[in-house]
Amino acid sequence: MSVVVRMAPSPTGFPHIGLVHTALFNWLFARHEGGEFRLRIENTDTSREVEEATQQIQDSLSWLGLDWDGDVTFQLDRMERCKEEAHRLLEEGKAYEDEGAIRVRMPDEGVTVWDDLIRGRIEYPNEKLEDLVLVRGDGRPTYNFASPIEDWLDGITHVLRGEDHISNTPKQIRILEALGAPLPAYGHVANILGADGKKLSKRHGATSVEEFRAQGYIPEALVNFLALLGWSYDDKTTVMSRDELVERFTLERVGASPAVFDFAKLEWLNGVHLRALPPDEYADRLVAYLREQGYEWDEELIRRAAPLVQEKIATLGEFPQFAGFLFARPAQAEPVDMPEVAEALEPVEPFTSERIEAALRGFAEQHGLKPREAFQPIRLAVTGSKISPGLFESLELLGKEETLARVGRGSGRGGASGSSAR
RNA sequence: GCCCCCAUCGACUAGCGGCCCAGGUCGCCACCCUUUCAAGGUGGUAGCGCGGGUUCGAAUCCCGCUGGGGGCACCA
Repeated sequence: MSVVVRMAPSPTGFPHIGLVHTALFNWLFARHEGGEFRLRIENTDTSREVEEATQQIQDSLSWLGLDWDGDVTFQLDRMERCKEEAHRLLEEGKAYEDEGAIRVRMPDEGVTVWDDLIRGRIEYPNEKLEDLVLVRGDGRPTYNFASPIEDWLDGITHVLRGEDHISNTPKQIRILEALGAPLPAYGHVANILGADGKKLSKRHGATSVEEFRAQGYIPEALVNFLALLGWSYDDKTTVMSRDELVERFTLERVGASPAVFDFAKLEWLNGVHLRALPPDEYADRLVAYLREQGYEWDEELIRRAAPLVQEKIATLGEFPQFAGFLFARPAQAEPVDMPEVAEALEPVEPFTSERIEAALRGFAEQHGLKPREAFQPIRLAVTGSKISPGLFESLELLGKEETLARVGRGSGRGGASGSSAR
C-alpha cells in the first residue's frame, strides 16, 4: 500500500511554525516513501476563518518547497457526505439525536489502543470518551467527525500530526470503526517549545514562515533546521540539503520529546546555507530579498556587493545594516576631514581594490601606523561604522569620487552612486 | 480535578544492556589567522532529574516520585 499523508490546517492566519514542522515531517515521509502529500483546509468553523489564510498557507509551503499532490481540498465541501454518514449511524443505532444534534455512542468500558508511529503503544480509557457530537444542531459536522471521514475518503494511510491531537485519536478511531472504515496509522509529533519551555508563541520571537522570510532566512536553512527538531539522521550529521533529507528521513528516527526552538542555531545554519550558495545564486537571492523588503537600490551594485558580504552575514536581513553605506552616504556625527588619506588615494588609477590596498598600506607605513590603526578611522569615515565588508573592496565599489568625498575632499555634493534607501 | 504524553550538556541530539568515567552540532570561553566583522583552524566548558528494582553489568529494561507538556466544547 502506498503512502498517502496530509496536512490539514484550519484557515486562521499565517501557518505557525509548529504546523509547518509537522507538515515538513509529513512531506519528508511522503517523498521518501514515494507517496502522496495532500493539502486539505479544515474550514468547518466558518466563524474563525480568515479569508487570506488559505493563500498564506499555500505561500508558506511553496516558499519552503513543500509541494503537495492534487488540488487543495476543503472540509466544508464534504458537509453533505458527513451528514449522510451521520444519518447512517443513526439508522444503525450507533448514534442518537440530542437536542437537534447527533451524537455517537462511545463504549464506556475497556480501552482504545493504537500503536503510535512515534510513541509506541498508547492506551486510552474508554470511560473518558464522551458521546461526542458528530453533527451540530445547525447541521454542520464537527471537527472530530469530519476529519476522520475525510481521512477515510482521501485514502490517508498515515495521520502524522501534533501531539495536541493525542486525545482526539481514540475518538476518531471509534468513529471510524462505527463507520466501518479502515483505520490509518497514527503518529504524534512533539510540540515545539520556546526557550522558557512553553509552547512556542509570539512572545518568543518569529513564529511564522513569513516572518523568518522577512528577516532574511532562506528555505534551505529553515527546512534543515526544522527537520532536526525531533529527528536526526545519525550522531554527526547536521547540515543537509532538501534532497538529502528526503533520502534519509524515516519515522523510526523521529523522537517523542518536545524540542526547544533555538534561534541562534537557526541563524548559524542559515549562514551555512547562505555561504554554500554559488555566487550568482547568492546575488539573485539577495536582490530578490531586498526588492521584497522594498529597497530600490541599484541592482548592479547589489550584485557587485554580494560577494563582499556572503562570507560575513548570516541572514539576508543584515545586508542593509552591513552594506547600506554603498547606497547612501552614512550620517556622520562629526564632519570628516582626512586630507592625508585623500592625498594617498587621489593618484590611485585604476581605482581597484588591489591598488587601493597598496596605496593605503603605503600610507600606513609612511605614518608608522599598524594596519588596524590606519584603516579603522577610514572605515568609520567611509562606512559610518566600525564594522563593514573589506575596506579596499568597499572603496572600489564606492568609486574614487565618492570615496574622496567621504574622507573630506570635495564633500557637499549629492549622495552615493545609488539612490537612497526605501 | 481527571486523562494522556514526555524526561541525556544552557539548546538540538547520538545512544535502542557491556564499544559510554557518554559522541556530534549550536551557544559560550581561550588561542591562532586577520584591515573591522565574519568565516576558518585548534583547544576547552558543560549532561544521563530523584529513588527503588531486574541483571554479572543500566543512560539504556520495570515501578514509583518529581518536573515539564498536551487534552478534557454543538473550536479546530
